Amino acid sequence: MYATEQASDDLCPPPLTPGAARLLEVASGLFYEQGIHAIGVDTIAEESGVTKRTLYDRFGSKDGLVIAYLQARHAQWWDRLLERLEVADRPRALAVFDAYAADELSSHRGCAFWNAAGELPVNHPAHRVVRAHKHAVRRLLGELIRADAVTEEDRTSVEATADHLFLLLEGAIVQRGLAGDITPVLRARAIAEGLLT
Amino acid sequence: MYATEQASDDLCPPPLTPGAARLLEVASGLFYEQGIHAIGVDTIAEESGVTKRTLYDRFGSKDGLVIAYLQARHAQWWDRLLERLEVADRPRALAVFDAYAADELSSHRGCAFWNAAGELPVNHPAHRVVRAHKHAVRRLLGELIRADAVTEEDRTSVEATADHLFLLLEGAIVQRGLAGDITPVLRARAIAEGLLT
DNA sequence: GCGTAGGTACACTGATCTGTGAAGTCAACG
DNA sequence: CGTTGACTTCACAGATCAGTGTACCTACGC
Repeated sequence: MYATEQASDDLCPPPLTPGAARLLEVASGLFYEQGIHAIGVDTIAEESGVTKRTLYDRFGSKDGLVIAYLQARHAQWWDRLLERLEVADRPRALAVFDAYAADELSSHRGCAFWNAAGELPVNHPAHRVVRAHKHAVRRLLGELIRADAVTEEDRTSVEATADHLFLLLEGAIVQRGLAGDITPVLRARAIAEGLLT
Repeated sequence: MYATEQASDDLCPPPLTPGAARLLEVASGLFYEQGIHAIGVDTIAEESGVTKRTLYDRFGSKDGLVIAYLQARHAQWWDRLLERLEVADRPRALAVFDAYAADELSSHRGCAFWNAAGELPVNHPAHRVVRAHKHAVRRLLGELIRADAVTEEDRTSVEATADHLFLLLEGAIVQRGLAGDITPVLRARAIAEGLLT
């Protein structure tokens, strides 16, 4: 089947203690909402009802927490996407667009992965997670298109179609962040639907 | 003609004194390369060979400098784009893709506007500049497609085509940042070419 | 000659940043 | 009973953050 198993360690979060779980949840909200550099470790610890010492004992550094934040974001998103695909009509590639359209949480501040990549230096380990996440989405798109292809012609153009849909999807995601609503995603979905039928 | 005149004050930089010009140039490089929050005003002033006092006398605040940075980026980019369009083959919408492909400077750290929007709070004035910039590009695409349309059918689907190309373009721009090279832009251009002929 | 604009020099504020050290609490487990 | 793991308390380090106050310099236009 398609990529249910994780592509690499870059996307696998470690198991968490209760305090660590709270830290991660709070940090995820604050990082996404305000930006990573804009939030200090003191704030995260305080809002979590946990001491800064615990933060450093669990995650080693702020960077460690950032990595965990992105990994968790991917895992959560990926799980919901796979659930959706289980019950999706063909062509299932459209369900990926639907998933982004249904993700109300991310509509007002855009894509957590793009935001992180944009504000962190290129050699920051978080970049690996972002790359792995985007690669997983692109790969899934290709696999879905291939599996749901009906005509022989469809089967020969799988990769080109996947590239096209992926560009549309990514364009829609960033525009959604600026527009503040999901209309770009719906527009991209409509175009994608036209391409697949 | 198309939008040679600026859409609004959001994109118009003020005239600059020599010191201010140096500050802006240095700040632009550092903001883009490292991120806005990651760079302090002390660093900017020092690298510019200018005192911090001058920075605050000219730009009022760090936020003021950030605004000027994005406005300057837009102005510079827009000028080069218009130059390119003067000598471009039809359909000229493809020249917009070419402009992004030729912009080597932005290939390793993505789009300055997306990066800024991603790390700044939603109510930050810089968001207005980003929105105005993206809106200008989308509008230009529409005007070029309309002006270069050949068949009657083309003319009826101008806005839909412009939306499609804009999504492809934006998708390509963000992917270029992560990939570190311009192949996503070339791919988007090829797809766009197919759509326009 | 006088004002003004652009700039220098530099000390200084008060807040905030990431990260550490040392000692102590508490519950679960063997 | 003893150990281990999760967590607390709290002080503290050393740097960096944006931004200000004061005084002085210089070149140019009127």
